[in-house]
Amino acid sequence: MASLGDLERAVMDRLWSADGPLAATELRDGLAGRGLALTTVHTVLSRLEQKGFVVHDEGRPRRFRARGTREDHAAELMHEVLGQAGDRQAVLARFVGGVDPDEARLLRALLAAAGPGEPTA
Amino acid sequence: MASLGDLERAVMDRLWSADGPLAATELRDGLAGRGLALTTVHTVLSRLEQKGFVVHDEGRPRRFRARGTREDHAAELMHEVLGQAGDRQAVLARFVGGVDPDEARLLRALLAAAGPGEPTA
DNA sequence: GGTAACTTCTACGAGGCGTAGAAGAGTCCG
DNA sequence: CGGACTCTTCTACGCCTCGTAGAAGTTACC
Repeated sequence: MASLGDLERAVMDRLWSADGPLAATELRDGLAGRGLALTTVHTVLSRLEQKGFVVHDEGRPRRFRARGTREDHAAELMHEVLGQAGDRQAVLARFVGGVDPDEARLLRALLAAAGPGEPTA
Repeated sequence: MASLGDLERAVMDRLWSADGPLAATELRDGLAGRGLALTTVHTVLSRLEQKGFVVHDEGRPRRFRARGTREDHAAELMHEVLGQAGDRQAVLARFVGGVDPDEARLLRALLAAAGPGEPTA
């Protein structure tokens, strides 16, 4: 999966947090502090579109939105890491060994809800 | 965390799979098909050492080994992704939603062994 | 219709990574 | 011990990605 640079990530964070599509000018203003030129924002948005992270409408001005949620993206990355890693079971073992207790509880609940494997059989 | 390029990853794969430390020449031979110069292997190993993935002994010839296991690395990456992702619970939910049944079973077993949260209370 | 905003095109510099030559250091056999 | 061979270190270069933005073209609005 394509990875994101710092500015690309910052833009995605804005888009992921936004209620609806955003215009380039809104993104630039949200990224204030960086004093970015509007064209810079556009370049980054183009690249994010090429990478499949962003789509835009046909209105004027263009409005941009993320194609997936931040959480989908993170979960997808986790699956990608897991998939590339030889011994998936060993990775999962180490992974769950490192989650904090609250998250372990959550995971148990999620897995129970998702469908118990062999309850008694 | 520092990320790995293609050749860097190939070298790490060799080191992770190896039974013991490997000399640069052994790595080059294992990476045959690429026809790499020995110096290329050395350069990559130096970079991997800078990134903390590899250490070498003081013998002649130098012998290199990975500092952690492949599984540790993968699990660490997964935690890193999870940590950067706003709503951790939502990410975990999507993550477990995508694991295959066998792995779901494994996860349940791992979590049960790790310590049930509130068994009856 | 002119001006202001927006979009697209093109470009450049920094840094990471694959690649390897040149030169220096160590080893080993005769 | 000395020459030949191997290994290590230093240095460098080209490509690609990403941050950055100017210039030129297009659209909108009064």
